[in-house]
Amino acid sequence: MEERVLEMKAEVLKALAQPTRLKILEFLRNGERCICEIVPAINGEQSNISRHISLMQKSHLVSTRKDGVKVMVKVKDPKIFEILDSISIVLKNQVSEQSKLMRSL
Amino acid sequence: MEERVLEMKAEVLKALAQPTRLKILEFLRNGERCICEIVPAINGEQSNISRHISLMQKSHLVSTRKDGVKVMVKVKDPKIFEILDSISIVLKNQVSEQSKLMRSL
DNA sequence: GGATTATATGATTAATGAATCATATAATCA
DNA sequence: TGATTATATGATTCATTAATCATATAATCC
Repeated sequence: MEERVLEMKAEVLKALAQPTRLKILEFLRNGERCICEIVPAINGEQSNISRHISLMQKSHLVSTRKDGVKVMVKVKDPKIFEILDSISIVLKNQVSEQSKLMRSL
Repeated sequence: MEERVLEMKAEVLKALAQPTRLKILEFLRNGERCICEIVPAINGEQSNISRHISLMQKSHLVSTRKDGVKVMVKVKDPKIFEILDSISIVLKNQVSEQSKLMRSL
């Protein structure tokens, strides 16, 4: 695979690979939300959340639009949630592997 | 979602989110390979590849076994490849969005 | 046992990332 | 216009990461 494509893939993955950002994305599963809703919902610092959202925007994970004073955020591609769900499955598989090992003691 | 689960998800994603590691994983699509094959295949520094593989092992993405002097590496869960493919699709969607914008100029 | 091959690891450097505080900007409303 | 609300951003600090060189370990073969 092309070096540039790998870098782009890594960039998308990196944008996903952070707990606060995952928390924001999970909150956005129910659709578009205002930053002013996100901040209290995930119990974060306003400036920190703002930076995480602008990072995800640069990585094309989310898009924003102004609505008066507010900034509305939404996940651009629902496939992102499929990826998050796949990660959950991988984690579950890892844990069940662990359990299997434990049972064989 | 639980804070700890989010951290675990982020950890898996972080282990994926690096070009050299993606290159290694792509090379492992065809099955188990020896590190001595990986190094020339992806044209990397031996010590660097070694570190990346041990990182992916700690994140449970790959497993290794000794075969004489060699260390054989394989991807533990094929679902990993599904995730990489989903990322490709997300990237393609991003690009086609871009093209759509360009055409409307 | 000594040479060879394969891998791992300590130490270092340079880059990047996340969080925080203080402050700036920008839109709305009274 | 001045106050309020929502968001963004500069500066700073601390932690993490990737890469590299040199060297160590470990298995195999002669």
